[in-house]
Amino acid sequence: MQISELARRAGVPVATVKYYLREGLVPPGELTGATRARYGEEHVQRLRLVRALLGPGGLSVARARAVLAAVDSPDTSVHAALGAAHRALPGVGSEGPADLDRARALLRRRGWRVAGDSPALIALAAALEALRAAGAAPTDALLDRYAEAAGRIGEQDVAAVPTGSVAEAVRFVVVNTVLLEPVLLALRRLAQEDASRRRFPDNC
Amino acid sequence: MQISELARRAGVPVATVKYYLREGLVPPGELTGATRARYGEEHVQRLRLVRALLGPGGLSVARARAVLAAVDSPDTSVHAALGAAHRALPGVGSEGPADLDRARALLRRRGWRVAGDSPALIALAAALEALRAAGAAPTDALLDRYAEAAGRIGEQDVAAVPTGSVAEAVRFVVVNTVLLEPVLLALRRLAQEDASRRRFPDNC
DNA sequence: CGACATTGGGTAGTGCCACTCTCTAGTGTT
DNA sequence: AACACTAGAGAGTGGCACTACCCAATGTCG
Repeated sequence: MQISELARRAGVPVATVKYYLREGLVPPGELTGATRARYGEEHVQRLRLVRALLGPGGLSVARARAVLAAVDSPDTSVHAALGAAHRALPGVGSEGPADLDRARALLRRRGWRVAGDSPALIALAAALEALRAAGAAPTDALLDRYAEAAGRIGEQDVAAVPTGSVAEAVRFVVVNTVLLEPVLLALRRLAQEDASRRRFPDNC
Repeated sequence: MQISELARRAGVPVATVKYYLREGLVPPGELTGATRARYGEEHVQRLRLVRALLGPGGLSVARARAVLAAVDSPDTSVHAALGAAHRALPGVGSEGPADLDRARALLRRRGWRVAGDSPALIALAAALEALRAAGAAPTDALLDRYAEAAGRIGEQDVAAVPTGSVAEAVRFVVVNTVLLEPVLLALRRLAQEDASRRRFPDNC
């Protein structure tokens, strides 16, 4: 298939496909001449994945490239792929102070062990610091309940990883890590809406 | 206090404070002359809140303005404020198709009742559709467990709303809705990291 | 064979966003 | 009187994700 069909199949403008090719988000097609290349079904899939990462996943082109690099690299371990996905996710760059102590204390209470420079740990510390600065520091009890719910989810995310091939597992981990985030946030909002409707039935 | 001290106290460049004033994210100070205005402690707080919403909260200036409008409006009900916050959050604009049927079925299974045009519902449907397009559609079982965990969190978010004044409750709801999202995402990633370390100890 | 559309590849332009700079006229301070 | 600072507003900046255009080469159809 040629680029115009590839673009049509994936629902992306041709110019944008070319852009993704240039940026290395999509592998080049098989050249059949100086001005022809052949693309396959896997390119359609890849293009859809790219669009999902950039749109709903909320990744920038640069971060998507890093995520896809982990998916592509054949010698990644599953744990390393998860780390790569976490590193590629937007997580409040190391700007400003962060409430690392509180974040570490929370982990200790739950018995979680993570890398000392885990990007997720830094993101948590930054988010806690932002809440503090905004004058809305959450209580430990609230954080613990959040952590308990998050623990259940993370546990199941990892349990659901397929055991077939490493490559398949890596793709699963990376895609689900990124694309289930909007699902989780949407579900939280829906739960809030339902609970709010019940607690504040009319005009409170 | 003058603008330079306000900027220093909040850790924001003077030019940026002026920009926020122009954009209506921060209320104007009390004019004491043609080229002087006085700012108070509440301006420092507001500025910190704005920075938290724009940075860790991940809101655009336009969305932050909408969120803050709900906080400022004195006649908002708590439920309406939550709706305003949800509407202001980035939730995958109504572009492309969405898996509304699956989203509605999920809500039905949990017994949640939400507005038919709830932005969170649309966000969920769009996220599910993105997963499907990326060839990584989650199982119903996984979604249900996500929803159960999210339900616990949403329940507690609403339960934690203070009952003092409506204005206080509105601010609490809006700030927590936005700023606890990065906390939840970070906790999920940390739980994944811990679980992954346990399941894939070495190089799997 | 020749007219015509299409392609790969590259460069440059677009629109948006969140600032950031600069300017003007005015004000408080020394 | 000299100077630093201010409010307010317009213009400029840099980054990003495209998007439009151009070229020579190629395939296709009559």
